[in-house]
Amino acid sequence: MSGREQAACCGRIETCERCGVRGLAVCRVLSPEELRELSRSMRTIELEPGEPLFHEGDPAHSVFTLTGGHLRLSRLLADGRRQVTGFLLPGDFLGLAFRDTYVATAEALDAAVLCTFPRTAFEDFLARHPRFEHELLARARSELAAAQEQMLVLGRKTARERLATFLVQLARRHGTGGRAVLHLPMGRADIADYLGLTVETVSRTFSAFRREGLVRLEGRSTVHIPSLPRLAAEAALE
Amino acid sequence: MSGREQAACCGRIETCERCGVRGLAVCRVLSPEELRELSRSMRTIELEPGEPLFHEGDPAHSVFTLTGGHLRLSRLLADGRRQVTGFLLPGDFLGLAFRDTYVATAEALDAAVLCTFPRTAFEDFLARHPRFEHELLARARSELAAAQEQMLVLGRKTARERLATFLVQLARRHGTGGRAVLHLPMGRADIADYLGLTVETVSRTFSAFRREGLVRLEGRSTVHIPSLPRLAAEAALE
DNA sequence: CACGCGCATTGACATGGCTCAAGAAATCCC
DNA sequence: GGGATTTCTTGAGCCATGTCAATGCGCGTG
Repeated sequence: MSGREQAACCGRIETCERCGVRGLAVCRVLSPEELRELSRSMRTIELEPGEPLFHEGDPAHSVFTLTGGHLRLSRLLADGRRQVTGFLLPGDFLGLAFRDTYVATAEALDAAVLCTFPRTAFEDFLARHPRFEHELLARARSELAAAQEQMLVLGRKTARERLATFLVQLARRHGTGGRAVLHLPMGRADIADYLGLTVETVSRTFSAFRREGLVRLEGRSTVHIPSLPRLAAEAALE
Repeated sequence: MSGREQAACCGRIETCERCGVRGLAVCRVLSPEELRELSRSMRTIELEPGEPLFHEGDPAHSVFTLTGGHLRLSRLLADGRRQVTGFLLPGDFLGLAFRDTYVATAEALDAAVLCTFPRTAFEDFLARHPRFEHELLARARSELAAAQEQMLVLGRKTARERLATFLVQLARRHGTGGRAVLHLPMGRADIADYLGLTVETVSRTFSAFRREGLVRLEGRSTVHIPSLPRLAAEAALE
């Protein structure tokens, strides 16, 4: 594991209580005392853009909560083909989908900040706080449902439908209304590897959406969606 | 919900204790007393081949353990495109990947037998038995890892690699050694919809494998695999 | 045991998305 | 702020897999 580690010395508890993702992250179900107990084993990590947090196959010694920035999860085949299995936003928990070793590689898309917990301490805490385990199970359920959704995207949707689905999902995750302005922290290659397409197809499809007025592109990574319903109609959302 | 329900009257507890999947299913972590408590709200259902257990979008009132036969989970797009998100074998638990409504349709592939629990009673039991919740979380983790694996298959593998991966996975799930004889409870269309292919491509790929001696087909649904490692080499398993 | 139906296989052709290649536009960095 | 670098876009041609259509075969049924 890499990244600039920081012992969360004196300011530890204040860090959690003032935490920007306090209402989003798994720890939202904890009381102040429980939070204090859990945070005793917590450290903070900062990653630079592109920096890996861990690699597929590494022994899974830690679990994480992303408090700032964005992460990319991916799996690699021997010949270099890559599948991005997910993007993490602030508040997301990282530590459900692995066994003894990490099953995917996690890398920072931009400057990212994480809380990290030794797995042993975390599981120990889990065993003593069933309500916390319940919260994790709820997240796992939600991720499973999302994973099935993604299977539908990858198995049965066209390139247009895949990109439209992706943009609509992102917009919804950001909690925006009928119109939306999205910032994409990931590049075209990441989107392609997430959607099972090539960079060229993603780019062409973006251009097609632009020509049709479904999106307006500003720079590389800002997407205006004038009508979310109209884009959703392209997404074949059942 | 359909299916022939049977109140598990007098023989209820013996049913669980003698259960063929006792060592496989989630209830393996329960003590005899806990088992008795849980089984109080249990009913048994039998399904005929092709019969649905529930449909995508139905309110999720129950959770299940499959004790005999096989199930297919699938999601449908408005125009009829279908993605099979999984096949269930005896011992599998059904009730992790949904929220208030079922996110997939579950149908019997052959004559299937299930234990069914009202969701409220089940969650109530869960709240009082953290060890049981822990077991469910472990299953959820495992399913999440499997779902990511399937994303890699659907997003990045060729038709040959997909079919080879599927057969190797099935063989491993059956716990067979270097050679294997598989019975496929699902048809070619189910396999196609699971792998994001068409029936024709699945059939052609089976035939190619047969010509190359990777498999021997006996009838429609029996597959001999003379060398699992050789088939695994075709599967691009990282 | 033969019939007929549904599922599987095979063939011929079409096409969506991939590959390879060039040029344009951001972004980085000094 | 300008040149280098990386990323993105666009174009042309191709190929793996899809589509459409015909035939074959296993299995349940009478």
